[in-house]
Order: sequence, then structure tokens, then C-alpha cells
Amino acid sequence: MLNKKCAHILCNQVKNNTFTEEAYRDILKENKLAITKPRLAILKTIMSQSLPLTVDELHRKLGKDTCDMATVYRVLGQFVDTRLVNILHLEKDLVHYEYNNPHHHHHHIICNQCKKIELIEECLLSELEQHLFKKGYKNIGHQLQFFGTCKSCAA
Amino acid sequence: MLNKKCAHILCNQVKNNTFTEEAYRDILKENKLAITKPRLAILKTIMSQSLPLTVDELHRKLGKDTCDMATVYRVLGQFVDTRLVNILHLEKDLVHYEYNNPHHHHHHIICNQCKKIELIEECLLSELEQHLFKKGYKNIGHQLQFFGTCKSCAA
DNA sequence: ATGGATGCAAATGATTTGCATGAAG
DNA sequence: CTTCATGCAAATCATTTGCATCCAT
Repeated sequence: MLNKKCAHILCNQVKNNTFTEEAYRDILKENKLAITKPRLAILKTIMSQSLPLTVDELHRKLGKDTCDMATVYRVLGQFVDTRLVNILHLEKDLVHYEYNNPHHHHHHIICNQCKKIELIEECLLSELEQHLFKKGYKNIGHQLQFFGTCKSCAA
Repeated sequence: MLNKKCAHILCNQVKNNTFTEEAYRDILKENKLAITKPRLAILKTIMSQSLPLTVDELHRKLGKDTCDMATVYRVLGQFVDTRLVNILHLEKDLVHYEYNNPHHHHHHIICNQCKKIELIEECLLSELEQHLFKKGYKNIGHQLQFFGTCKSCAA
């Protein structure tokens, strides 16, 4: 895993469009997905976000007539299947998606009241995964979410 | 927090009906919930489970005509509000509920394939909560779920 | 050319809600 | 008695799906 600084640089690479059009296309190709306007738009958009998005938020961030809502669901499903994207269940009836940057492992905290999400860069979970591996589990992953009342809501 | 052994004893207390009818009624009273047949039945049932249940599973475990599905949803909502019960989002479209035993903090691992759930008793997360507390968060809680392919599915 | 991708509209299914009735305090 | 809880049926709402058409390869 890259350290925080490296992860940040990679994030900026996306934000500053250091990623070429070509790079996005390559990502789709590598995952055996045809290059289409909706898929490119969704990939670019979700890769440029530093925080997880709901389906609605994502759809709104795409150009006005980029694609139908049904396509957003279909493409996100494919991106989840290929591990390009993580799906998060932070709250009841509140599904979020985020780009699965392999160089930027992190967790989340969501405010009980305003539902604002922050990232947590620390990871102390390797011992637990080790434990599960010993129990015979394969393909181990995890999702850790914190809930709390954030500073401004608690004030 | 109690250690594993203590937690286990408490669990058995429920399973073996060491809990008197009176005790269940008291729990409802303490939470300012009127004592009704559906609420008692749901409380007893969920407290006697060692693993999280879906709403359907819970409803089926109640006596045939204990109550309507709508009541199960309503009561579970109240139990979640009063912190008697935890709601878990382990998978897309798969909501589970479990009794929130304050003496038995734990996490979960769910198999990618068969969706079997196991409990994980270890907890190494106090440092992370401490970190969030310093950032100004109040009422901090967390949910950690692991995903993996279990021994029998991987075979 | 042809198989997969999309848009549109309709279907789905879990969860919620309105309302009349019944039970708890 | 009065308020709250429940059952039933209808409503909701995010997500999924069928199908005709379109586009990428």
C-alpha cells in the first residue's frame, strides 16, 4: 500500500486530468468492457471524486443527457463486479459508490445527523485479516464504517 | 467489556431461558415501550439468536400468527432507535438485525458465496475510535464487516 | 455483420404508511 | 377513558428488467 502522500498524489493526478483520455479507455479495455460514452463518463466522474457518491449524485454529475438512470445502475454493477468500484452501505437506504483505488485503502465515518462522510486513512486491521486467513477464508476483504455526531452537528 | 467467556455465559442465559418473563418485560419498560404480544415475541426471539437475522427469518421464527410483517418492521425500527438492536448492512439488499448485547461486542464475516455469517470476537479498534474522538466526533460507534469465501465454498 | 449496450417504460419487491379497530396503562 | 399499537391493504421508491433499437468491435 502507498502511504498517504503517494495516495494523495495519485488522487490529484485524476483531479488535474493528468489522466489522459487514453488512460480511461485502457482501464475499460483491461476490464473487458466496451468503450461507450456512458461508461467513460461514469468512470471519469467517479474517479475524480474524493468522497463516495450516491447513484443520484453520480447521475447528476454526469452531463445532462449522458445516459439514463438504468444505465448508471447497470454500469455501476459492472464496475463493482470488476472491482473497479466499491459499494458502501453506510446507512439504511443510503448506498454509496467510490472508485476502488488500490493505492488508497481507507475507511469512512458518517455523521449520524448530517450524513457527511469523511475518510479515515489509518488502517490497523491486518491482524484481523490474518486471523480469518488462518480460519480458511479466501479472498478476504473488509469494510469498516464509523458512525458519530460530527463537530458542527454536536455544537 | 466482558471477556469472551462472560459473554458466552450471558448468551446461554438467554438460550436456556434463565431470563424470566419478567426480565423481558422490564427491558421493554426501561425503554418506554408498552408491553405487547408482538414486542415481547420479537424481543425474545432476537435475544435468543447468536447470529443476525433478516426480517423474513425473524418473522418466520415468531409463532405463526404472532404479528404482521408491518409490525415486525415497526418494532425493529423502535428497537434500533432505542439501541436494543443493531442493524447490519452486510450485503447489497441483505439487511440483518441482531440483539445489541453490550457485553458482547463483536464483528462479522460473511461468505461471498453462501452468505453464511460468523462472528469475530476480536476487537482492535479502540485506537481508531480514540482518533475520531480527538477530531471532535461524539457518540462514536462503528461497524466492521469482513467478506470472504469460506472454507467449504472455497473447497 | 452481430453481439453487446442503451433508452424507455413497465415490473418488482422490500419497506412504509393511512386508517379503522383493538389493546395497554 | 385515552393514547398508543396493530392489521390490512394500498402506496412508495429505489432498483431491475424486457424489449426494440443503436453502436462498438
